[in-house]
Amino acid sequence: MEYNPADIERKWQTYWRENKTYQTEENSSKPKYYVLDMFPYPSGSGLHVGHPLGYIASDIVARYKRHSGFNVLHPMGFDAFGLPAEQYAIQTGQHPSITTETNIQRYRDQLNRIGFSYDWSREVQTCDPSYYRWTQWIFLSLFNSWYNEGSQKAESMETLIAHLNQWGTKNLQAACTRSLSLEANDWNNATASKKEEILQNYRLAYRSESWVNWCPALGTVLANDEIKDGFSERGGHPVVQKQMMQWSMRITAYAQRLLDGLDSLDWSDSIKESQRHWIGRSEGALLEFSLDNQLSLQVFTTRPDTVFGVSFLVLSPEHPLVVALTTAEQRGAVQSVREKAARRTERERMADTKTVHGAWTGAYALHPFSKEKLPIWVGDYVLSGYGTGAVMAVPAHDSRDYLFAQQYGLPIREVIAGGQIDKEAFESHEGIVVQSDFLNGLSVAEAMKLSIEQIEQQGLGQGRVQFRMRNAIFGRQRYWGEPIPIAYDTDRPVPLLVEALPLVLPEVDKYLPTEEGEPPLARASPWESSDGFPLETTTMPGWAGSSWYFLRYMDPHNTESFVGAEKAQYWGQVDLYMGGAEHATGHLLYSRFWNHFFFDRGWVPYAEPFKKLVNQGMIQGVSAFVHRIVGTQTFVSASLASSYATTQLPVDIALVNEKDQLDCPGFQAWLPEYAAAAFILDSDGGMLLEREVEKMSKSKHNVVNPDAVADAYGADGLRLYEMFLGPLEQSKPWNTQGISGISTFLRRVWVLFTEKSRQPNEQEKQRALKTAHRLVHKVQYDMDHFSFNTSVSAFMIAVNEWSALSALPVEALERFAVVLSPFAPHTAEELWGLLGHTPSVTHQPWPIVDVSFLIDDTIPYPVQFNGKTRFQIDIARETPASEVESLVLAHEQTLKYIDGKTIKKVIVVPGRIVNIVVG
RNA sequence: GCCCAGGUGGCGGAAUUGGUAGACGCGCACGACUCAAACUCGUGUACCUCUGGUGUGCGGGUUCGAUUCCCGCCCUGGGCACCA
Repeated sequence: MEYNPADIERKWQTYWRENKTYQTEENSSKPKYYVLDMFPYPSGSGLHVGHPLGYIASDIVARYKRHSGFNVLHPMGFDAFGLPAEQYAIQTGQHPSITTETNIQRYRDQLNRIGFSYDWSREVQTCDPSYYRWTQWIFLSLFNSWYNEGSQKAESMETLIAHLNQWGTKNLQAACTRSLSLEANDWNNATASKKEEILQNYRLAYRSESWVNWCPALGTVLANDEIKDGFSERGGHPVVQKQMMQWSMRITAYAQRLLDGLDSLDWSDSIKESQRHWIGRSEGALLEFSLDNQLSLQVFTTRPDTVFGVSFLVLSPEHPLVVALTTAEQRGAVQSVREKAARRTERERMADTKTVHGAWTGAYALHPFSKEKLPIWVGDYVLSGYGTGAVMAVPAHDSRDYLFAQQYGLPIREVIAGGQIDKEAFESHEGIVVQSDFLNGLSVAEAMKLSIEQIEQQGLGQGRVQFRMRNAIFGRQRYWGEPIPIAYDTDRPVPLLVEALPLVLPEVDKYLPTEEGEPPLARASPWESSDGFPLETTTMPGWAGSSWYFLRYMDPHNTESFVGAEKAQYWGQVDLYMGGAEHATGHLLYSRFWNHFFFDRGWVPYAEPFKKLVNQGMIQGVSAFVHRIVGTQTFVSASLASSYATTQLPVDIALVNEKDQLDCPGFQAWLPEYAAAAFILDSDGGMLLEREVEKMSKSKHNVVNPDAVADAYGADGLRLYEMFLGPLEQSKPWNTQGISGISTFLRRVWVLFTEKSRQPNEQEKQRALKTAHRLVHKVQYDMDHFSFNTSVSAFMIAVNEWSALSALPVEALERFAVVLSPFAPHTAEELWGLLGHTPSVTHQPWPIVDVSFLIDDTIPYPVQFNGKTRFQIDIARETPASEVESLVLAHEQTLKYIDGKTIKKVIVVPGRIVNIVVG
C-alpha cells in the first residue's frame, strides 16, 4: 500500500468536520488553554506560503495542549473591513461585502486545506452586523466613560457629572484635552450644548479639532501607525498635515499603565521596546516665561538643570500665540515660515531633518530667574503636538537648538562643564553645572532636582511627566467600516441608544465622497437617526474591530453582551498569541488599551489581554531575473551576461526550473510584450537566470501558493516543511526543492507502519523503545521552547534509527503516532488507525517519558589534548573522576599524543569530557 | 543618528548550564537497480599546503577548554526618527 496524502487528507478533513473533532468544550472541568492567531485581512490574492507559518506553529501548540489534557480554544476569523475591498468597489461598483465574502471563502478553503484544528463554529467577521453591533456598543461605552486619575481607572460619565454638579472642576483629577477651571455654578447653569462641549473634554471617545495625517489620494485621515516613511501604508500615497474636527480615542490616559504593563508580559524584547519607545515617557518640568503684556508662555523641558543656559525661546509655527506676539515688522518673515511648514508633507519633513527654518517674532520673554530678555522665535523644528508646542532653547546642550542658534547667530551659553561647545552641543548628563546662580557646582542629577524644587516653590511651573504618544484619531472618511453610532442635534453629538444598534451600513450609489467633500455615508438618504437627527458620516478605523475580537471568540453568539462575564472569567488571558511583528505599535497597543478599559469597567478579569506573544518570521521569496540586452528584445543567459549591456527584468518563478533556468516558450507566452523574445543560450543550451531573496509578494512575481505545495506534497508535507525551514521567529527564504526530504521522510514513516514486522526480539525492542522515549522527550522540550524545526529533525532521526531494525514493537509506533500528530495530523490519524485503534488520535494522552531510556550505561568520553579532541573512549557512567583519569592516561592513544611532553594538568569533567594539558 | 534582532559549510540550519562545531535536510559526487532515464536504495561531502594544520563576521581578552562570557569594530535585517 502506497502512502497517498491526497486521499488520507481528504478522508480526515471530512471526518473532523463531521465529528466536530475540534469543537471547544463548553463548561469543561479541564484546565483551559487559549491559542490565538492574529486574524487575517482577506485580501484578493489569497494566501502565500509565508502566511501559514505562524498558523502552523500555533496549531501544533493547540494540538499538543489537547494531548496534554487541556480544553483548547483555537479559533479563527476575519478582519474584514478595510481599504482594498473599498478601492475595488470604487473601481468596479461591486459592493465591498461581495468581494469580502468571496475572499473569505477562499481563505477558509485554503486554511482548511492545511488541516488546521480551528473551531469554526466560533468564527467572527468584523464586517458582520452581529459583530460590529458590539464594536459600536464599545464605542458608546468609551463615549460614556472618563479616566479618573485619582482612582487610576476609567469610570462611567455619571461619576464625573456628579463631581461637576457638586464641585465644578475643583479637585477633579481627570485625563482631558485641556485643563478647565469651572465652578459648580458655571456647570449647572450651562446649556445642554455647552455641557456637552465640557464633557467632550473628558470622554474617552471624543471629538476635537486636531492636527491629523490627511491622505488626499485615499480621501481620509490616517493614524500614525498607518503611515510608513511619510506615505500611507496601504497604497503608498503621500500624507500631509491638516487640522480637522475628528473623533479620537483618549489612549494617552492609559500611557503609564500601558508602559508598566509591559513588564509582566512574556513578549519579545524588540516588541516591548518598540511599544516603550512609541509611548515615549519623559520626565521634566513645565516652566512659565512671562511676556511684556501680561501673557505668559509655557514650555516643557526635560533639562530644567540647564535653565540658565536658555538664550531664546522657540514656538512651533502652529502655536496659538504666534499671531498675537509677532510684531508688524516681523509679520512677513513669520508668515512665510508658517506657510512653508503648512505646505510640507510628512515625507519632506522627515527627509530633511538637517536644516531648520525659523524667524524672530519681534517679541521677548523674561527669564524666570534672571529676568533677562530672551527673544521669541518661530521654528519649524518645534512640533505643535508635543509638550506645549514651545521650547526653551539651550543651544549649548541640545543639538537641535545648537543648529538653530548657529544658523541665526543666537548666543550659545555653556552651563554644564565638560564639552566643547564651540564644536557641538554637549548633551551628556556627566558634568558639573556652571554659570547658573544657585545651581553652580551641582551634578546634573542634583541640579534637576533642585531646579524643579525652585520652579515649584516660586510658582513658575511644576515637574511633569510627558508622553510622546498622541491620542488616536478614530474617524475615517471611508465607506467600508463600522458606522459611528452618533447623531447630531445641531452640533451636539448625541449617542444612539443601545437598542438602536447595530447601526447598519447604508446602501450608497457610489463609494466616493460627495461633491461637497463629505464622506461616502453622506450619500445615503436619509442618513439620520430614528428621531430625524443627521448621523455621523465617518466610519471607524481598521483597528476598531480587531481591538476586541479575541474576547468575542470566548462567547461568539452572545446577544446580551459582547462577552459573558463567566466566559471571560474562564478563558482569562490569551495564553499564546501568534502573529507578525508588524503589529507592534498598532493593533497590539490599541488592543491593550481597550482591554485595560474593559478591565476598569469590570467586564474582563485581566488588564493585559495577551500573556505570551510570539512573532513568526517572514518567509521570503526567491525572485528570478532575466537579462535583456539593452534596447532589444533579445535575452541572454546569466552566464554570458557580462559580455553584454543588459538590464534585469523580473520573471514569474513558475517559469523557472530547479537549475535556475528559464522556460523560454513559457516566458514568450507569459506576457504579450515577450512574445517576440529571442534568446542567447549558454553552452549547455540553458537560459540561466539571476536569483535574489526578497519579500514574497505578487508584484515581485515570486509567490509560492500553499495549495499548490499541498497538492504536490500533501498538507502534512507542507506543515512539516514550513517548520523544518528554521527557527519560527527568524526570516528565511522559501525553497520548494528542499521539501523532497520531507516527502522521503513521510514515505519512510509509512513503510515502518505498513511493512515492518511488529515482532522484535528483546534487544530490538529495547533499542526501538529507547529511540521512542528519546523522541518524545526531545519533542516535549521543543514544544516548551517553540523550537519546531528541531522536532522535525528528531522525527527523522527516529525514523532513520528504526529503519535500520528488522522489527518494531507496537508501543514505539503508538508513541510516534501521537507525538507526530500535532505536526502531521492527517498522517498521524491514519497511522493510529493502522495500529488498530479507533479514531481519533486528537485526544490521546501525550506519552510519558521513561527517563531510564534517556541515560546510557557508558559515556563516550572525548579526550582532548590542549583543548583539541583527538579520540573517544567508552567509560562506564558511574566511574569516579580519578578512575576516568587513570583509564585515559593508560590508553594506548594517549601515549602517542603526549609524545614525550610533560603532562601539566588533567581536567576531568565527570560525564562530559577529559582534557590533558601537555607542554 | 538612536533602539532591537542577527552573522556558523555550496544552501536552510543544529549544538539545552562554557565541554567532541557542522546534527537533520537540500544540493553535489560516486555506486546499486534499469536497455536508458526518473524514482528508490547505499556511500561520501567544512576548508587547506593533508601522519598535520585552520575554522562559527573582524580584532583583542578571560579560561584547561569559547559558536556560547567580556571589550572594541564591521556587516545584514527590522523598528523609531526634529518628541525639547
